[in-house]
Amino acid sequence: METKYNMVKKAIKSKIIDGTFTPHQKISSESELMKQFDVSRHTVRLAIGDLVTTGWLYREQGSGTFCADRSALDTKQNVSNQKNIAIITTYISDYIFPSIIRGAESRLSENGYQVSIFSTNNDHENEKRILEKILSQQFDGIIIEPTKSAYSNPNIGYYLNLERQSIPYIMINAYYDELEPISVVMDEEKGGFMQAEHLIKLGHKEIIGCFKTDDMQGTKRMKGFLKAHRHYKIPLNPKNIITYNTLEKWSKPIQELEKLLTTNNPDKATGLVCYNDELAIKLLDVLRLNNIRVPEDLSIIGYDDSTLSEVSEVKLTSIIHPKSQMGRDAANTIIDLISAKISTKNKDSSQVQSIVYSPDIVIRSSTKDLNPETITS
Amino acid sequence: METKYNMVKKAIKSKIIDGTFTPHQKISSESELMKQFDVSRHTVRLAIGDLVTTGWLYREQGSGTFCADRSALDTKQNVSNQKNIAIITTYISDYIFPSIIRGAESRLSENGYQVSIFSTNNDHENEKRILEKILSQQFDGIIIEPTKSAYSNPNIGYYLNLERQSIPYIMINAYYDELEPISVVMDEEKGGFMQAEHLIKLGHKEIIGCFKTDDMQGTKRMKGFLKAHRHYKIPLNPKNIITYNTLEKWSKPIQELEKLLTTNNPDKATGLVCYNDELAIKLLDVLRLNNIRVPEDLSIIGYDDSTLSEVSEVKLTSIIHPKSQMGRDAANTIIDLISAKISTKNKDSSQVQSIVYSPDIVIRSSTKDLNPETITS
DNA sequence: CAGTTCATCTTGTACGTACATTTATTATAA
DNA sequence: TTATAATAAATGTACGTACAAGATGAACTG
Repeated sequence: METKYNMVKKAIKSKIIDGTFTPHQKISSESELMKQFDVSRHTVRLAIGDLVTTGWLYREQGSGTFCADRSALDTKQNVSNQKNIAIITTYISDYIFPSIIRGAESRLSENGYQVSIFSTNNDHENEKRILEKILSQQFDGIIIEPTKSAYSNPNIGYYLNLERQSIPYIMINAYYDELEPISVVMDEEKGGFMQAEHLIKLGHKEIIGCFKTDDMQGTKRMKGFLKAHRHYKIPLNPKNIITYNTLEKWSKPIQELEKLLTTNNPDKATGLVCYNDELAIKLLDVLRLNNIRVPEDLSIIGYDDSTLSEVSEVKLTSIIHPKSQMGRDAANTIIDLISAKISTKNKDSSQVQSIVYSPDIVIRSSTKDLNPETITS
Repeated sequence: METKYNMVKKAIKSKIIDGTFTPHQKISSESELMKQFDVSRHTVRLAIGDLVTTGWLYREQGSGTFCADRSALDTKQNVSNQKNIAIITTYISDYIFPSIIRGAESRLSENGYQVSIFSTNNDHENEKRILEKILSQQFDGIIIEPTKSAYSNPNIGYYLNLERQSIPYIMINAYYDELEPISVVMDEEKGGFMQAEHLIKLGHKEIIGCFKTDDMQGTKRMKGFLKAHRHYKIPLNPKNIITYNTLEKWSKPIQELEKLLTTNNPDKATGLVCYNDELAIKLLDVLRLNNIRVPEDLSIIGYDDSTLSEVSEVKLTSIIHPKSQMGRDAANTIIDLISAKISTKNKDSSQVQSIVYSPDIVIRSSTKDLNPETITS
């Protein structure tokens, strides 16, 4: 124990124990210590290195070496030194969710996080079960895609508990309005507006809108749909709005659309705005069976710009959804939140902000220009 | 992470994890490591020092540096009573993989397991990185979808180390032949046979086969394709076989098919067997652009019975893939293996066996009967 | 006054040297 | 053959240098 670096070590350690150095206080720099103890920098670094690995000090490049807060260390949890993130999603396999998950997973694993995935199957009971499980373990952060975001959430208590335990979480695709969480979402209302606007500008007057209304996306897209009609002063026939929920997604929209299109009324619709591409593709089938040509007889516009929009014989005009970019941004945001939490001196984590994507439209061949003066390509 | 001492650290750690260094075995001396990595002793000591403090190595002055025995350390860790399963897949978001993952996730979470997901993006380097991560933690079992299963695997050492540490693992969709692991797979050869057989029985004589050959599925499906031709004594034109790998999947098959179909040869193909639905849908596009009608001019058959097979205007005849059932069965199998391991008295875990699904065909409207005597529906 | 640049201080990485201490092997002597 | 001593080899301590990279505050600029 009579080595030089051990003497330095013991000297610093005593000053911590007797309270000369208080937690988060900066200790002398390496060059100062060199002079104080008349040793080389190598020896100082050896001593400090040992004290860092045993949890007495921590170093910050550029700033200095600081006394650690050993009371916080007593939580003793993070033995494994393993960084964990949970992703809670409604569905794992359906539609665009895999792309979102993939984007998040790639970015998180790049940053050394391990990703655990849970799916609620859009059921609040499952969501509750998952949140209980997550709260009983130690996760560093959580990315949540809300379940039935249009309805009020019965599991608010669990989310508040996350905040109490200061576990960072963010919401993607939608959010529970009551919580006002940090979120990564699209401007869905504008997206819905753009869907309708596109058809209106092409000269369509009678437009059917078909929206899922048990999540936030659907209700906001519908809101945008209505707004566009008001904005362009197009009267909107209430009959032209079809709403459905998750359970009805393979039945009600199809039936309602067939009803609308087979009755012989004078002002038959020429446009169809769909909640998403999945629905649009399904309705394309219905139209084909009813000998309605797209886009000659009916223009149809989807949402999400999913892979589905390019597999059919009629390529869908659609609203672009960031998908994997959204996943990556969600990952970045949660990583920022976690590091903001760790750097305790900077309590101001309000730097981390929500992201809202402005939608964009991709025009393919499913929408037809009705304006006589315009030259269609 | 690209610092020299980190590279040395990772290299040594890899050799511990993949079993090159066994517990209490002496590793290379510092001077040897200096030569091996062409770095200074200081750097070597930095790397080794880190590995010592994190418990991977221990040093004995005068004798050398030795691999630590982590098994003693592992036992005390499992206090958390948390059951963990890792799923390693090639892709998270593409095609049928989400369905498989979902099936496995639902069954595993029902049984109280937490699921961590890793994706290799079909790259052996990533697979290595993931296996290292998994081996340095404690997982109760692993479900693996092999990366480039048609090629020999450079990470065999890691899999053998899994066995040495008696961590149960199974493979789905394909398997590394060298390992002869417990697996949950389709009878891909029979599937390929049935694809060709279906067209042959419909009277097709000239059939193009298009197969991906960097995974086991593709090579076996092609084998079945050839077998069917031999069995039904249909001569097979070598020109009619198109092979490609993952990187070429959006280019080569399209070009080769166009070449085959645009040249005016007397025995033009009337049938097209596709590696999977994803390819079939893509090729449907190519055919449409070349004014080739399906199934009137060309019958086409896919594989996997994915959602894609029903979205296009021509509904695809396809081979049924169990997808989420495969995921569920994989989950059940790994659960069985874990409980068989726990019940130590019954060392005979040979009760748990591989599952092979016999393929089935679903006939839709993309294949046409050429037999004059048969009445087509 | 706000924003930017730059010098300076801090820790991080990497190279070199020298000698000390401990252990294992080999050679030597009883 | 056995005990001892010399030797070699391994890690441990300690010195030095140089430059990289991050953080900070002062000087500068628009």
